[in-house]
Amino acid sequence: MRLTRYFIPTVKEVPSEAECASHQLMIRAGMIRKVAAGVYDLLPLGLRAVRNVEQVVREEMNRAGGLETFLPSMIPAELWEETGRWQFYGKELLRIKDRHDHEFCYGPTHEEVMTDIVRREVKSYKQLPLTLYQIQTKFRDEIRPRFGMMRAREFMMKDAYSFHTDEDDAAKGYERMFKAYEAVFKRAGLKFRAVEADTGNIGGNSSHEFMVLADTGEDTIVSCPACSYASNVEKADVPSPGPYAAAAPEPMTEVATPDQRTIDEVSAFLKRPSASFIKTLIYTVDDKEQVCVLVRGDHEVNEHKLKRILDATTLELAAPEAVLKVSGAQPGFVGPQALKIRIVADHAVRGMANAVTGANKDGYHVVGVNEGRDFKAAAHHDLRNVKPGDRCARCQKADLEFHKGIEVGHVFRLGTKYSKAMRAVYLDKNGKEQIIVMGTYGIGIGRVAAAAIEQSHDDNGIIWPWGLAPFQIAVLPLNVAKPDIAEAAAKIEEELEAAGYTVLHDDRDERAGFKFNDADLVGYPIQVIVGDKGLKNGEVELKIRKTGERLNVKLDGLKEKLRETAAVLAAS
RNA sequence: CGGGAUGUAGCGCAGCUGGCUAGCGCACCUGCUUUGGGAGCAGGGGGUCGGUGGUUCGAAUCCACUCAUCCCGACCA
Repeated sequence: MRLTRYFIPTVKEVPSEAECASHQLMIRAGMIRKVAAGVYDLLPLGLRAVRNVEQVVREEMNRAGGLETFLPSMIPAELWEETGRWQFYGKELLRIKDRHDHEFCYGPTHEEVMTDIVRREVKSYKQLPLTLYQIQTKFRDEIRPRFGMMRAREFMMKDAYSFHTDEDDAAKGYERMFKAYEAVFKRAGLKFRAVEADTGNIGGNSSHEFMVLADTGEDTIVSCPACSYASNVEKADVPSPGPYAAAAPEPMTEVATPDQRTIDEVSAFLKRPSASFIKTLIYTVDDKEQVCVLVRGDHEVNEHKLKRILDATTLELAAPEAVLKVSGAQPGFVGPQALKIRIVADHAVRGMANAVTGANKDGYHVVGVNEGRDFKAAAHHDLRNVKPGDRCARCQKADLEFHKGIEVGHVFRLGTKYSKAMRAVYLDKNGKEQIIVMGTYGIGIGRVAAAAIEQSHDDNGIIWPWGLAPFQIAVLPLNVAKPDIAEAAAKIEEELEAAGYTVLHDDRDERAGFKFNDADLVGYPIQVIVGDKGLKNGEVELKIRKTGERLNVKLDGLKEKLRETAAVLAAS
């Protein structure tokens, strides 16, 4: 491909809106342009990279027995009403009305649609298992889209759905998909880690996320250096607490703490460590009931765990008016004593003696609070986030390590959540009706491309992994005004394309430095530099983008050398 | 949703205490020179100053509303 007939609008200056490396570089390298918040044009170069990701994914899905489909992006409300998600998915679901006032949503995921196909067409155990997938544009109306393709509202996703006769078979399907995912991310050249994850909006029994390790990642993951345990913090178990220290209970005493609301403020004001506080939070559950949640002052509530334990559909911190109503005080001065609502507490609260908490009276806290005497929790659970210094809950042998990660894939064992709601059933060998057991598996296509850049770039630009590079080789004639250089470059382009490489021939009438910088920015893994000096000796220069290594190669040995180099790059 | 900020040429920005023809760098076009790490000189094109309304002799500049974008927060008890 000749660059003068192609379209790679590179830019020198960094657009002010882009913060992270992949976002900046995708704009600068002429891959994407923004149209609206979280909505992007994919320019030719960007599309080539995305297509490469797709292709890797497609091949591995097919290898795992998946069958490709293509479902509508507009989904009628009725399907989502069947599973209840029309109501519960919230504002992330973009809802649209057609001219007849019929309600639709722009699909953020397709469990309902895929299950609808299967319930209509699959009747017998003989038709199972079945794995269907698609690669398609999704829309999620994110609160705050950011980081370009990393968290866009409109994005490309591969979503696969598997349908099974029973849990055992579903487990096998899950395993097969898990392996396929490992193969995909390996081929994409990513450093990644599979971690246990919360099932969130999708639901189901268990799930793993595939995380690309990168400091700019939005998720925090923990892993144990001593065993194989790895988890998203949203899900990570806190080790069960040790024996409780007994201490003689002191009388409960009110102390004035004017304008001191946060734990930090009160802790400094009273000169008591935050770990001696009971943090008292009032949550509104499913928009009706208020529940009091207690954790130690230096701990954070994990709302994913809380939601699961309360079996809640929605969960939010109660509004100040609601807090006032149940406690008689403003947020910041609430304590569990004498509250009439349900109290759930973290395990760590059980061991606390003579704690500090709000007095349920504005401007006051109480000290000497003891569970049993002063309040009683309905139950104790693991309700908090793990934090640095916590031991691995699995093996108890080492402290957890914390990393940042970008979620590029997520696999779920769904059980019968959707098939039951939508009555997707089959007849077993005995002619008895059974509910289909499902799995669902997603990969963010654009996110994989962005993550690859995030993980592989330098000050000069992108360094594409061989398998994703929009073009594998750039041919750079240094002076196209000289016919012998231009002709040699054209010939090399032709021959390398014939040999099966994707080649971008920068035939623009530009200066050498300009072309070098552009090529480094775009990130072609290999540059073939055609210049005066080398050509006199029948040589061209190879530059490896990743290592910066340069070597002179005889023209007749070029293909052989490229074969070797490509093999090394493809393997790394 | 709460807080903060910003909208001036394709991109990055200046101008903004009301006052001349709205400017600078990059990019773009023409010509000459140049040609191994984002060239030099000369000439040139490109703007409803986000939108609407107001104040004024006069508005990019002041006021109101509105739209868009970005940042931070949404764990405060």
